[in-house]
Amino acid sequence: MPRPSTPLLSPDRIRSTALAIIDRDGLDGLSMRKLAAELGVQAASLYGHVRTKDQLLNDIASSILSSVDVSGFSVDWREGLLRCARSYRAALSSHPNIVPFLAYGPAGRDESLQRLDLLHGALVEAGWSRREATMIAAGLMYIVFGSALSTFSSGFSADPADYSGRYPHLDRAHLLPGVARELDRDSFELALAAFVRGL
Amino acid sequence: MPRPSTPLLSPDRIRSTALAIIDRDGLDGLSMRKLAAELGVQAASLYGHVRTKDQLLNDIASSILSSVDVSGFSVDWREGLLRCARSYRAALSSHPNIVPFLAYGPAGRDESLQRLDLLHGALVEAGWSRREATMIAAGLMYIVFGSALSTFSSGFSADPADYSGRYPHLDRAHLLPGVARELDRDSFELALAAFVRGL
DNA sequence: TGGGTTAACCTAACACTGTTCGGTTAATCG
DNA sequence: CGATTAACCGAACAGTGTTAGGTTAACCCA
Repeated sequence: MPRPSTPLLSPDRIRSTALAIIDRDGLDGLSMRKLAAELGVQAASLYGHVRTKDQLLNDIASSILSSVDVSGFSVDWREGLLRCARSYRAALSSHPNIVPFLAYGPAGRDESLQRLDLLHGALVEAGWSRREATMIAAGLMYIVFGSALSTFSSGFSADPADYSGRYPHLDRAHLLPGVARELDRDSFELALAAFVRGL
Repeated sequence: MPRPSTPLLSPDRIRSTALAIIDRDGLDGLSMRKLAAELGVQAASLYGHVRTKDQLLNDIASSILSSVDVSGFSVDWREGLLRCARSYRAALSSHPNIVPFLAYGPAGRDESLQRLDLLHGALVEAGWSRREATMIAAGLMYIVFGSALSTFSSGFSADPADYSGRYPHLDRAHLLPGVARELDRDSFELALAAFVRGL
């Protein structure tokens, strides 16, 4: 195929299709050839619109995280922390399969740093020292990312039959997919509340 | 080379060499061929001792996490949580490059579940409901894994020069490698203390 | 001591992966 | 109308995890 009359590709279309594949098939389920096929194109064509796969993933991550809400600090720093953490987690858990990618760091994403800077400034404004502000922001991120990892409760719902008897205290009922999701959210809320209260 | 007089390979030797490569070259720096070369062997030979690369990584992760200390619950549940979290973090941060692998879940590692079961039982023993116990254990893991991800403070020490001016509140001094490590540990301690206190 | 079995390694290959190079054609601009 | 550029393609490269089939040494039993 030569140059088509209307372009088949655009950075946006590539990003959204890639994200759809990640959501459907997992992070490892995304390959440039599969992405290209889904767009009706050959793999090489993608590189006219995207510098590299890693860059593509970074862009996707950035766009997901752009919905994080840091407006709550105008009310109160506690409210700011809560609102920021909740919207952060909401963003991540709406696309859980991309979280492992974020785990690779170093998160040099500009928007992330900008948000972080804002958060940090608000905490200093509220009377915390610079060092304390950094640590509080870090602690908040620990809880957000930790809960998004789903290594925990949603992690082991694979085959509940395996667990019976071998782990006397763990309740098998906790592992049903529906319950696990709710439990994950409640665990996050508990950790968040305990953290903010304990400051 | 035919069958050697004394075997060149053993699961232990494979695991420890693989871990050394991961520590040195990162998670992506480990390939079966490179691992084999480092062991003086061809890649295919590894598969006589290891079922699959994924399994190998799981085994390595298990052995790293086997040093987690869950003995503190005989004293007091708070002490148990603190000791468990600290030893968990110590284990992870001694081999930070394997943490991204753990982010893939689902952590069906037997020892992890056994530890979790013990932790859960101790919390129930202390008077928490089963559901609360699960959530508290999850919250603890959030902080441990979140801090191990190092997406945060140690994450962006790449090029401090880039940050000057663009992020008015973030202190460049926080990004020096030595400071970042200490800051990471202190942030973890702060988050942990706040969490346990807030329960 | 000899023969069969098994264990430990090998070479070669398969189906992938991300990415690049050089070509081909259509749209677009002067 | 002609030159340039943008958008795609085919083919290839080096690398990945993994498997099949072959070769030889060590081991066990008669």
